[in-house]
Amino acid sequence: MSQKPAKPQRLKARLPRGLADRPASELRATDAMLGKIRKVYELYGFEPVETPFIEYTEGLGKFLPDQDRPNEGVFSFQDDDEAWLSLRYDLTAPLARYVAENFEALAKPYRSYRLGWVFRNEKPGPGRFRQFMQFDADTVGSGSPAADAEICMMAADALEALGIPRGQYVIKVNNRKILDGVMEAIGLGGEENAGRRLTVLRAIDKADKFPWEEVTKLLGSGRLDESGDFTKGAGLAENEIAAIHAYLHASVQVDGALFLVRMASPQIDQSFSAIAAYREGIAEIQDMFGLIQAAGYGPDRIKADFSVVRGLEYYTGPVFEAELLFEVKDEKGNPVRFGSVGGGGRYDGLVGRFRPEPVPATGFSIGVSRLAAALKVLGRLDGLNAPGPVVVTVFDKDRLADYQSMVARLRAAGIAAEMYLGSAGLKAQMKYADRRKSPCVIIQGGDEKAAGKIQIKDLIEGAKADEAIVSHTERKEQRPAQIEVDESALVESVQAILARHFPAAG
RNA sequence: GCAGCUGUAGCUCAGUUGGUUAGAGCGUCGGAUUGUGGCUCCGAAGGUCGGUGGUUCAACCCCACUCAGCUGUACCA
Repeated sequence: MSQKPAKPQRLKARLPRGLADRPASELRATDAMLGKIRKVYELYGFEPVETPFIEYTEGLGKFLPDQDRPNEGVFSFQDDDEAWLSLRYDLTAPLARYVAENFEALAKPYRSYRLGWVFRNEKPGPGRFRQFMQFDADTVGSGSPAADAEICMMAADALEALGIPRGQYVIKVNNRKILDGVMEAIGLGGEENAGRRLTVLRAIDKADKFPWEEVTKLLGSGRLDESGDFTKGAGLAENEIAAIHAYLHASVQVDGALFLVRMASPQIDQSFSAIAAYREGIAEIQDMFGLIQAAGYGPDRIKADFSVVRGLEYYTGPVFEAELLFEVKDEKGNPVRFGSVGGGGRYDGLVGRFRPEPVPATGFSIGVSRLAAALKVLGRLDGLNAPGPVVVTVFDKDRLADYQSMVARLRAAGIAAEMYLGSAGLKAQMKYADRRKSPCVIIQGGDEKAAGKIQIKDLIEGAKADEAIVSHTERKEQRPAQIEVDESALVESVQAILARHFPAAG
């Protein structure tokens, strides 16, 4: 009996949850995507800026109230002077810090875009990571509804530039002041109602996710979900719930520059209109849509949606959300809605935290990773099938110099090429080239060398030819898609093959 | 956080009322083919059955605890 040798205790290679490695195909696809978005932002006159991953926690505003500790949702650590530092959880707070710190030097309104990783220490899920990429554009220093309108139009243009057809996405617009007014109208104004107000707003946010009966439960006594978990409700009275219902089912009439909002019941309309914040919010959204419609962006691209609730802590006026409308099936056949792929709004208080004067600002953020997943499903993700390098196989190990010089000739002609650097035989080298998605391989054994020839095998053509071949011997005899040319014709022969398979390139 | 479900090979999954040596497909590696990827055939490697404890003559299977994953829900600045 041979004894099994004790297994060495080996480190387990594993990635912390909520994080993802990104293979070549994904990097290429993301690059292509980002280029398209960047082009749109540049067209609108926005300039790039970059800030670091790390900020002072206090600058992010992420200290827990009454505690000397950062919010758990941010990755934080202490500097050697004990000051708390955090990985940024979005790109807006760092931008606010940047603008405040460089206020005098920047031309205002300051229009900039930026792209980068952000980090959230939260429970990950499908399409939700602890590190993900955002692509933002913001206008700082303008309180004009034109700035808000422009941001929305730019978001719509960006989605279309990525190949999402009109009608398959929509930019939804609401206004915090309208929401605040409605809260006040049902008696939830004031500091003492902050908790219940939050509960009600969250229930409103669920309006596009749950049917109205479920929202009613959340507004009333509470809701028991299918797993048996109970969510406490806001405890609103029936007439208050009716007011929310009327609000969510308000009609919006659009006629040229005219934008009219009417609640389902005249009494409720009247009670809302008695609130100053409500009137202000309605006026702002009317101004915005006047501009949006004048620019030719109809409700098929940008529309009002009163159920949008975002960033309760810092948005002060208009809020936006980009939603994809198409539904797809995942590998298991379950329907998947991508839903929100971006959002934004006006955050007039954020820069002002660092400055004596108030600084209005508005912006929009695209969730790059989630959008990339959606584009993949749509088949609009480029760069997934980029060809690999031409592989020059090593036949005689003592003639590496010959092979290397072929590689150099190909590279000099701008053709991606490499010499096989492993130690395996020709068969394995062919497999390697196959896996690398090489368009073709170069083979030169002793016979060819003596005759001043090389073999070029077109792997793409070969794969096609193989469909008709049944036996190995047949393949071996035919050597499909393989040509023999003079050594001197290496570059032009490879170029011909590439031109055949990738007519656009080169 | 709360609730439900699931943890068996790199991946997807079988595994009988608790009973010898835990299987398959795919993938990987090798061979058939010392000079040619894909098709075919043959072979091999690969497992602390998530972990710990318990019940039992005997546990992948039953029980308790624990960890991880998935789903829903909550939170998401």
